[in-house]
Amino acid sequence: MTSAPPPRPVRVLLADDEHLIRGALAALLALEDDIVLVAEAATGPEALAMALAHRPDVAVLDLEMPGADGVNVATSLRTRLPDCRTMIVTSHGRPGHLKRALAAGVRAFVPKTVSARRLAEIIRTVHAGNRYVDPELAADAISAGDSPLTAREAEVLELAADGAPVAEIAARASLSQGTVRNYLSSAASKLGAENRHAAVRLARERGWV
Amino acid sequence: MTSAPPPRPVRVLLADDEHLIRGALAALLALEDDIVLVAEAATGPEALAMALAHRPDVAVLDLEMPGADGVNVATSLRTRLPDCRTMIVTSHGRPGHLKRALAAGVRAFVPKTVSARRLAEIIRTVHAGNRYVDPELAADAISAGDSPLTAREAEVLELAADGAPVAEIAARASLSQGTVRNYLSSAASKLGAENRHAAVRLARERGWV
DNA sequence: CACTGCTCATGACAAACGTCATGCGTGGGC
DNA sequence: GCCCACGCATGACGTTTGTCATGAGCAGTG
Repeated sequence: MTSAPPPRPVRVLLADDEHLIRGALAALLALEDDIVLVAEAATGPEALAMALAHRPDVAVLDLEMPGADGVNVATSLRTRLPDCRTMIVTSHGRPGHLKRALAAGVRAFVPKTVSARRLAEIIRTVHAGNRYVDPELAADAISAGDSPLTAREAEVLELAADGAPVAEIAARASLSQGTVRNYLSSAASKLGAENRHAAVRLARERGWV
Repeated sequence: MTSAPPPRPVRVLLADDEHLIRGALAALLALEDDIVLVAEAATGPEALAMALAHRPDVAVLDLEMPGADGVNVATSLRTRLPDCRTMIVTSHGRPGHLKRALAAGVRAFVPKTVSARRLAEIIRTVHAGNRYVDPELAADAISAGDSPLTAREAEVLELAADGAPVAEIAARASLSQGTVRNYLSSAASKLGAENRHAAVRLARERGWV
């Protein structure tokens, strides 16, 4: 760190929908002389477009953004810009999100509770080709385990998320009402929930929907 | 603004549970030479304690914090430290929260989508004794209107939030099951929801619970 | 090939839920 | 003092649910 400065700085894209935070982060990262911010974005699609235009080394993506969330952007970048390393920062560290992110080829998953200095270090780590996962989130993810839900159970549960009656869920999923009730029932019992609404809540907490 | 600099800088307390954002904001505010950060906090109770210890002119409080949310802290400060002006910053601008905040004597309500420069201006505005409310949030709050729910309807709805069955809600509220169902029914019809679960969702969106 | 697990469906039954009518008490407004 | 809005309750009704048994088609695995 105190030895010879790197010949070429890390080119970074920063995507976050909150100007206040994005601006503040940009200012802090600008203090690091081996990191240069080449683009900023406030939405998922914008992040993708900016990345394609500016070809950063590392894309720092907020998890929750309008348009497309960080993991979706990372997935697109993986094919459209394979040399670009992606990392996710987030306020809400749900275990399931971590899994989803890693599956999408994300190299780092960081909660917003870290310091800016630490974030800069992680950017360097990622740029060097390594991975980083917040230890606490990793522990949560391991203890939460995999989703016990089958694909259809998860799908039906998601459609039930806004409190819609079974008839509507059935129509939207093109299933019979009886089938929908069966899936909801098995999903709820797998999650140890009293009813589908509590099941939705639990699945959400664990990032399984 | 471009005239003589103020003789004494604004003493500011900054409370946010995300280190990354708090640190970044602190750095940005430090650039403003008429603003000095006298304390930082990561939780509601900590914010209160720090405020009492350092007596800032303005307390900048995040709405969502562990322990006690920004509005609760503001309420406490109003009585414990009346000279301290409070302002709320938040990611999620629900109309109801704005109402609640203003009722608690908060002088400004700002979404995190503003720029740091703007935030600094608002801090000065608040310090000067004026108020500031984000125009867009204000419009939302006005169009959303007041909660049509009675106290008990809101209370029962809140207990129903986690998907608990009527029997459990009745037990927790010390009401009969029939009464609970009546309240839930009237609340749902007032909100135009199909059932209590959708009603909970709607009420949450509008900040009425 | 047999076996297992997922998908999708049907029918039936009990429990939970939404709705309505009705009633009583209490406190504020005119 | 009367009336109305609200809080609280009960009982009854039909509908929506959760649950279970059962079965058929279809993938993947040993």
